[in-house]
Amino acid sequence: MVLQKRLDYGFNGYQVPAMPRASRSARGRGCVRKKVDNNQMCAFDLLATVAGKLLQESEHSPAPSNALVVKDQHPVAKGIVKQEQVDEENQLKIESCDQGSCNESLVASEIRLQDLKRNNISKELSGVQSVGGSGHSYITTNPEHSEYGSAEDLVVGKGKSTFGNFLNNVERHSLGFSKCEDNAEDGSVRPVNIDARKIGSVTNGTIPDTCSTEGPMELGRKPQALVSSDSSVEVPLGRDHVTHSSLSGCRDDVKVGSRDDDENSSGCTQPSNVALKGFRSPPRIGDRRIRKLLASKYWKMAPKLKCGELSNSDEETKPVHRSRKSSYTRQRSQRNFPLKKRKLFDGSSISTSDGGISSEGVSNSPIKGIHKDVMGSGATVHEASGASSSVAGLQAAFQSRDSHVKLCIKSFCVPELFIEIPETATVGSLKRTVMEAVAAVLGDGLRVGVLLQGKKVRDDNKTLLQTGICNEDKLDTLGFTLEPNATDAPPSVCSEDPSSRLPSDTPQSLTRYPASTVLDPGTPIASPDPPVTNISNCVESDHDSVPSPTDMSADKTTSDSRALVAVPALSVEALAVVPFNRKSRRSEMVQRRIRRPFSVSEVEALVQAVEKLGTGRWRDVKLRAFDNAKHRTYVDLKDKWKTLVHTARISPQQRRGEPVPQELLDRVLSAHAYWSQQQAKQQAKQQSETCLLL
DNA sequence: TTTAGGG
DNA sequence: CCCTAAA
Repeated sequence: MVLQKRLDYGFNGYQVPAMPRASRSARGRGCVRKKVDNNQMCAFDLLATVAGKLLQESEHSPAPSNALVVKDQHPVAKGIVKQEQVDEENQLKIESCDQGSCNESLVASEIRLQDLKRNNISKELSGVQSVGGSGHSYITTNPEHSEYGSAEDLVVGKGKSTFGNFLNNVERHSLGFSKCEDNAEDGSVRPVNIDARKIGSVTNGTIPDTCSTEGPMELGRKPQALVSSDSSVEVPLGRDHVTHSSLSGCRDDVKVGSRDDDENSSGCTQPSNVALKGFRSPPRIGDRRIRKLLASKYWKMAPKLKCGELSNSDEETKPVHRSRKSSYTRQRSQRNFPLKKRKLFDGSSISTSDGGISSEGVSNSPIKGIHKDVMGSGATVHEASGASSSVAGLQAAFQSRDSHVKLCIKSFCVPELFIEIPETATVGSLKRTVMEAVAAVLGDGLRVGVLLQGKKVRDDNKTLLQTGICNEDKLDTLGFTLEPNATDAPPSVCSEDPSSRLPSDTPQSLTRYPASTVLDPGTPIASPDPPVTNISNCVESDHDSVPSPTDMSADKTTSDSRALVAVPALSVEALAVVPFNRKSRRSEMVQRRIRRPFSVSEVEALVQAVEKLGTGRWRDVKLRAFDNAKHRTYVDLKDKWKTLVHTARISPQQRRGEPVPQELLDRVLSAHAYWSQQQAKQQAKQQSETCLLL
């Protein structure tokens, strides 16, 4: 192990909307640069860094004006439904792309919009996608139809066409790549006709409730990775071939939107299809509300940033040593201000009943591509393959950089989203709805997974060296995934060893975000919230959060074990049901802070501090043991202690989450008892004093 | 701002 | 984790 070597992670070009200029901090700029000591960098740190960055970004990205590229990653099928609006500023692209790694499960994206005249789209919009098969099926409009672009146009995004009626003007091409590598070079596709009827799902222009899974799921051929012509990617494809995908394990056996009642384990039993209400358009007979299953595992925000522009100033991410004014102030500064602030904007409550958007996230959202800047030479490689994002061309760079690695995550794909919206809704409202859904997913806790050679790197404590992430050979196959933070999952779901259930490596879990986010179609979405925190802070906070009690010499855990954002290894396939804004329109956008379960080392630090300080001095505890953990407030610590005490009292079987060593729990109990006693004594003393005075 | 507790 | 009364 080479000590003191530093790895340099520069994640650039996340394809999430850039922060509003005005509110961008100088250090933000959409780039995160992280320097950590090589010997300290563990996989987990990497995860935390990535996650932190992402969440940070998402917080700052409510900007509705940002173009959205919705991508559907279908395991075996690739359907393209794309809409390009005249309005550039509000351009919304919905397309699907392949995931190239899932074996089963058909994820369908279906869209149907009508009455779009208000938005200058006179054509009825009706798209369907969902085709299984060994390859990737493109559903395109008829090229001959003047209104519609060619398949390629749709794929590549050249066409200006709006949706046609796919039922009547549709050509379906199954891109049966025999090998993804075959097409990686030029991104060309080989269309293969397939039976349109197999696509099913849409009948008479309406989408059945089960449409999302009614694709030819029986098609079982293994999907191949696909180099998609990603129009939204500005980086040219590199020469590299696509590493054959398969996010190993991303076996999508989740039946998205399925009605199967026995699919409990997968957690996606009942798609939340809460109807949106409150739209102005008069209800129609039969309510032809249509569910748009933007079953996109890959939602991609239009890139605002270009990769390769690495921030050079390390100071930007340098841990700022704040003055010791008040911990509260500091804590406040790292809270989700923007979220709170939104209250001001959505005051105009809309008659949304319950829920409006429901989205389900599939656990695996491989990053759309990893972009690697080799030694600043600008040599970049982008791979649009939905599967494992390989990073190539870095050997030389890697070594010459002396263990510095620059990774540019081209884009993160947002987990699956389900949206239901009346067909009479305007495109504008659709956009907002989508935006809300995306924001909900991003804001409600995602975690990042690391894939190496198609395999998930589960051990967060391993160093990059140990995992081979530093290995130039393996670096080609480094990838990241976004997964719903499953910590909210019901215990029954995530309590056991998930690996025993899932043959594959990649977990399959859904997160549902029911949200009542219907905004008045005419009302602009909440204004972009000026981000308060900055990225580097966020990242740093993740790192700082390692409790550093003054005397933690007894910390048995190695420095690597300090997990900041706990990634419960067993919650992989859990279904996380995160109620998103159930309350009222008023507080719609007020998101909770992301869950950050206490790691054992944090608990250790907390226990130690409380043992010394007692249970009534949380501010001191915070200062003492968590001064650097900006995301831990004294309230958090107090709450944690409360739960620790509770945990210690219940039987081990009842406990959940990362197990806390019994030794620690014992200390919790004794400390709690001791300080309770002290408190009682104090009170008794005071009482007697007052009595005497009286 | 902190503490203390309920949700 | 959130919210908030009370100190």
